[in-house]
Amino acid sequence: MSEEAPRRAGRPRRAVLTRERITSHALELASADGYEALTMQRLAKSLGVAASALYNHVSSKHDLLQWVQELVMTDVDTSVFDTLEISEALVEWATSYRNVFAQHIPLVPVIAVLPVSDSPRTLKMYERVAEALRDYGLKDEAIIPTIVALESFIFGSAMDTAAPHDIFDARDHKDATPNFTQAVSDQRATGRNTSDDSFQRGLQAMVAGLLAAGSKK
Amino acid sequence: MSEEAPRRAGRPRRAVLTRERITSHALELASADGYEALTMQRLAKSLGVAASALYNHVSSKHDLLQWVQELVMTDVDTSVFDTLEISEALVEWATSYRNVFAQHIPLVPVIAVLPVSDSPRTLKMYERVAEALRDYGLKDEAIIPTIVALESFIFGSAMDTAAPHDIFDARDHKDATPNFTQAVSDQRATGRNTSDDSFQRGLQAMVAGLLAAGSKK
DNA sequence: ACAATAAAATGAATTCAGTTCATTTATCTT
DNA sequence: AAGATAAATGAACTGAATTCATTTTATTGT
Repeated sequence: MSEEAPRRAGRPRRAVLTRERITSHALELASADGYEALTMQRLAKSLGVAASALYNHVSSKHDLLQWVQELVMTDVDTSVFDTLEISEALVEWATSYRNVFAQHIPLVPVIAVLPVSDSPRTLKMYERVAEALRDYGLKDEAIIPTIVALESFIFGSAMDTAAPHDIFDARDHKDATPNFTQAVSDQRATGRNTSDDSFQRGLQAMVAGLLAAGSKK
Repeated sequence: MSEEAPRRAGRPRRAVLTRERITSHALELASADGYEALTMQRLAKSLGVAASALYNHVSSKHDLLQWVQELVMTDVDTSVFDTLEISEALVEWATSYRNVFAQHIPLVPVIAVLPVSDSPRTLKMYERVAEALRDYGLKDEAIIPTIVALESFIFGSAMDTAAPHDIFDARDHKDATPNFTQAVSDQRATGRNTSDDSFQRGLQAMVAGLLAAGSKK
């Protein structure tokens, strides 16, 4: 109905922007149209505001992406630690984590170097995982490296989902790469998605190894 | 001496640019001053040319980055497969790979989705790894997922090296995250670099698990 | 209640990167 | 020798992030 009234300059009666509104619109934009569509201009337009107004609330686009990542982190399932035994739980958690960020690949470089103090929800997740590892009996000094190793694999695997399906096509160089060419064809024959297959194999291997290696005595 | 002679418009007697020269200057620029310094303008200047001249040779900056990644790939050590047994060799190769790209983090998102047909050296590396895995006796359909899983971990770990050292400081939320806080302090006490420690633990675990799981009978 | 200060908008302008285009000169092909 | 192609220049375009002066309104301290 009343989408008109092109606001004139000056502070409005009621604030138009809040962190929550900005963040949720940003997420919607990125989810609907991709991260290339998430520009300050378009975000501003979706909020019915001039782009410069955003800077009264967020200090940079990078900051905005941190807000979005914090929101997205909500979707990662940590409830599995309440019900499953540790190795199952780690696998389920990691899978959920990877699948979430596979939908938000441009956030990966942001989150990978983000101090946890800037992201309460991430911190809470870490706490839950650390608790579970400790309860299991992992050596204290192995807890953080275990989490970081899994996270690195998760981030790398999330990025891998963006690879084209024919990424391994090497028709032109077939003769020079017989082993590789054969391996590609054998994997194809399983009918499994390469990214998913690789992630699950790697995850099983890593979880088993990390739990075994870091156990007390 | 003769850095003068501001070339006038028109094709020069001898071509100033080649793919090799462009690529090596780009790599030098990025290595010396960081990837934020690698702009088409600055690259052109370092080559003694106008920025637009670059586009007679490379179709986009993204393309240029692919050229650079191909060059950087040279530094990854695959010779270890000639001398070490498989699990040792995988660990050494992966470590070399990760250390190289830790110095070239902005290339990671590029290479992660780059079709191998566009990168002969990468392809050659894959062939060497595939051959080693096959010789070891890994099931044929497990070879590609094994490589992809390791690579995902390598890329994620390379990115992790960019994280600030105090990334886990959670002073403000200490009370809410006792397990995590304790774990951080225990890892610190080892004196080991968190990224390196995490990478080595994860790598050992994954290599052992992947080789065991994918073996024939 | 009032003056001062701070907050939250607008819109114009700035910067800077990547890229395109018209033009020029030289080389290569037929 | 002509015409096509290649490889430069320099100016201009596009799009994104960000800043700034200005305006209006709300909040705060006395």
